[in-house]
Amino acid sequence: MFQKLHSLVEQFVSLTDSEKKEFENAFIYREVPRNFTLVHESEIADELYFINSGLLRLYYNKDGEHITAYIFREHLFSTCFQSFLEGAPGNQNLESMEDCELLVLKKDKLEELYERIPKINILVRKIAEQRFINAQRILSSFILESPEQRYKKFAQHNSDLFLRIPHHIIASYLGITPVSLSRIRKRLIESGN
Amino acid sequence: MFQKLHSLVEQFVSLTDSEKKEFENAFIYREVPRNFTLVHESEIADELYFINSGLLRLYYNKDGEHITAYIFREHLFSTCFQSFLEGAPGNQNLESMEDCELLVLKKDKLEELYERIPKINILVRKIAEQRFINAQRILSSFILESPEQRYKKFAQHNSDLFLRIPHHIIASYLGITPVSLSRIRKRLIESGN
DNA sequence: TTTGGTCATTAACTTATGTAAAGGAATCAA
DNA sequence: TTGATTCCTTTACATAAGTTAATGACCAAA
Repeated sequence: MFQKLHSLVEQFVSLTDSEKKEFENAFIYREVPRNFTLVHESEIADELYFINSGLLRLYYNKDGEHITAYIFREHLFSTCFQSFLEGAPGNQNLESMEDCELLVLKKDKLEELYERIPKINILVRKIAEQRFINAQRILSSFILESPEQRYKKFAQHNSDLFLRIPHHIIASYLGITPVSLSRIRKRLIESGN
Repeated sequence: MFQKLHSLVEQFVSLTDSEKKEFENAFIYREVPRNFTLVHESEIADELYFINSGLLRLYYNKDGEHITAYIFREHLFSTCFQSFLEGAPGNQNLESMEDCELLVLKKDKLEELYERIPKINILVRKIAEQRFINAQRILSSFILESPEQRYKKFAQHNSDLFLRIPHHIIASYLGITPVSLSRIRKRLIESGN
């Protein structure tokens, strides 16, 4: 149950057995079905999700259209970070794209953990730094690369997702329309990938 | 000298007088002229800069073209974060756009501070969280808005920069060419802003 | 003053993407 | 089987942005 969570934590800080126990106890196990909304943009995100299995996506609502900001895979922490960190409603929604097994950490429990195990500050600092670097990577791909280049890279690193989720979600994640994604795919196939 | 730095820190953690002293002593004062390269992409960024005065810009090098990733204003911490945090060369360069007064914190001094004043972990965690949220905001503007919309917002919040730095730098920050920036400006002026 | 460089603007042309609409494949339930 | 729904693809058209190149303004160095 907590195995993958612990191996993530171990990359950053080492906890004693009793600290591990306390850390575990701060989480709640929760299963959610496919297409379940975990956070709506009108709400304050007060939970952090560690994904044991399944896929989540973060999306913006633009005139009724759901535009994917990020796709969270297994063994990652996920939430609407802006809302969670600022304690105010943001403009992001969080939804499951598959049946999911989650480990849920309430924000007040996290605050307790900061008090009781100060090392958790280091853990969260390092996770925040990692997320920041990740956000910069994605941003730089929007700045430096064409939609076609972004598609190619995405396809290289996430070929499994083409089978797991609808293509129009991938299209919006790449910053293009489904029509354009279809054209890019056709173009690449005709030129022999 | 340290006034603005302390008021930034105070937003996140409170330090005792002796801690403040120790914190100050970790920094080195440095002046750099306009167009000075602080970090080159081939190097590891091992310094963190608090900007007392002046402007810095972070840019990518794309086939010899300098594409602006971010413009750092006075009273912000700045560096090539990816390189600084990962301890490896990245793909970002950091350069001054005006004469600058900087407070420089070497990475090993920061590591020392983590040891000697554990609260600094909280400080850096919160700064990293803030930077992360900021990166997400910029990313969402690339995802959700057209170049013209991005220009409008930028002009609203940064009208002073049009006088302080060349327009082609602003253009690259907005993800467009100088030609396109010029067209957008003309379009907006002709339609009565 | 002259020269050279940087920079913003403008024009002409090309092209990739967006929009709107339609068709077809796959899935699922009645 | 039928009908509804979702989703991917394709077509036709419009358009904003890229590319290239030319011009003129400004400024600093010789």
